[in-house]
Amino acid sequence: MAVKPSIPKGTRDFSPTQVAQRNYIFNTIKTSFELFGFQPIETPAFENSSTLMGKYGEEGDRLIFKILNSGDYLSKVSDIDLSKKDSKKVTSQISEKALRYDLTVPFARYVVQHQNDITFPFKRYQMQPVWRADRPQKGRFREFYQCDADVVGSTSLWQEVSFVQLYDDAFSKLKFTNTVIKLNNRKILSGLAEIIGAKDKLIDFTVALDKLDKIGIEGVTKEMLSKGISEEALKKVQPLFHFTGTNQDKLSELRTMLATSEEGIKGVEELQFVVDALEEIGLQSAILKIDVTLARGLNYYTGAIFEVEIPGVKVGSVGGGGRYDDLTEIFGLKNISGVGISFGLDRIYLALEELHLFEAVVLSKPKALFINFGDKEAMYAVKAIKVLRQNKIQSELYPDAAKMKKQMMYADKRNIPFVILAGSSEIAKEEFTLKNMQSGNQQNCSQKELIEILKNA
RNA sequence: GUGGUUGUAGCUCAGCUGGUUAGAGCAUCGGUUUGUGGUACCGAGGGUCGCCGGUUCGAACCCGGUCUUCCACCCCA
Repeated sequence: MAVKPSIPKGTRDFSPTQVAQRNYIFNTIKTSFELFGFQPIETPAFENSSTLMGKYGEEGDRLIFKILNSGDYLSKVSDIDLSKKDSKKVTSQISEKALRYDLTVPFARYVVQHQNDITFPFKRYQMQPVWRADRPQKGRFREFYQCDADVVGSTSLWQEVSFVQLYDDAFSKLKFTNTVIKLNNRKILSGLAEIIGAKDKLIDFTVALDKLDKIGIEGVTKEMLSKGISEEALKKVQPLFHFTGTNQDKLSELRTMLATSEEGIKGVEELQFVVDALEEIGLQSAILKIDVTLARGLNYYTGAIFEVEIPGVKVGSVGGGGRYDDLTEIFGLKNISGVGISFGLDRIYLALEELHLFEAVVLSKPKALFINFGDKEAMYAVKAIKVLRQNKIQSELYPDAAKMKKQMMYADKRNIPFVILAGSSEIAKEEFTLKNMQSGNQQNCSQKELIEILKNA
């Protein structure tokens, strides 16, 4: 009995139309990347486990797909670990490779490994699939594409400015009209944690704060209290819960709030620089919005934090990024600051679909189908097809001398605009019968006329 | 990882409180029409009702497990 065909949870097949639509997004982002001076690289689908493990926190480690060693992999495992069912220990003994979880860590590895061949600042972009052993839900898959652009080897805040422009450029090209680019700075979050005396609880603090628009003030307060942040401390950051006004209003309020925190003030200044610059330069269609609740999950951000949302579409963020000062340090290269952004191709797809923003994507398909009346007639057709193709007209012969009805139906189903009939009577007169499938009209014409008509159709 | 939800023909779904050979539309294939498609008519093929086990005289339907779907949490693009 045939096995019912299926694909693993959280993965997808893509139809010709979907691939065309995805390529449209892909190419648009790529165009923006290159316009801003980024160059492509590619890295392997899987890395050594040691490269990936421990870079995304405990939660991340759990979500990394591990690849089983080949051969008799169990023979090397110690009996004690096996009998204890110590998954963590056993895993490290039976798996030495893992599928990449994102593109940033492999990129950091790449930079360190190829540091002698790289000219800094190094601007690269990368568009490849990543894998996470997550439970799928809306806008979340186990295999999905990330489109990353990063600069390493430059601490200039002009990079941050440029990335916001890049986001604006790409999302504008994709015809989104109200993209919100959220901006924050890790130093501000650190500063806030500092002034409430919870510096050691920075992660808990930011994770809870990040949920403000989702669970509300009450929920955030509750979560912070449960994490051991005092009520008194929370009072100091109350203004955060009612943060409104312009970006400049927010900046001045933050400046007051963080007056006693050196790091916090540094963060405000960085943010101020970026906001001021962008206000002067102007954006095409996106809206820049300071959002102090923006934390992002990744712990390695040290400066700017970005996140992009499409209002009215509930697919989560369609992009994110930030500055990481010490990412390559894990691989032994110090003092290389990096900053980068990522586009979530799959979520952008969902957003475009939901907002009906897909341009009429042109699917590659033949312009004309030759009816097959038998080998003798087919030869006449194939010779004509050769000339048509030389004239860059996509055309093909129906492979079998099947019934007319079937051949016509095939052309109709595939939306092929023209059908060409060339049987014995046409061959005798050295002409073709051209049928327009939309109007149903037919006309006889020479090969030359055929080329002209099809070229202009 | 936690909680809920879903699973019947290739696809979308019916299937009454468990009762003989499980249905429809679309799709496929054939015919009405052996040089003419999109609308018609006739016919055919296709399902051990996600999988395993249990309850029952009897299970697509009830119970348990497992996988899958979708959703929420955790976390994240």
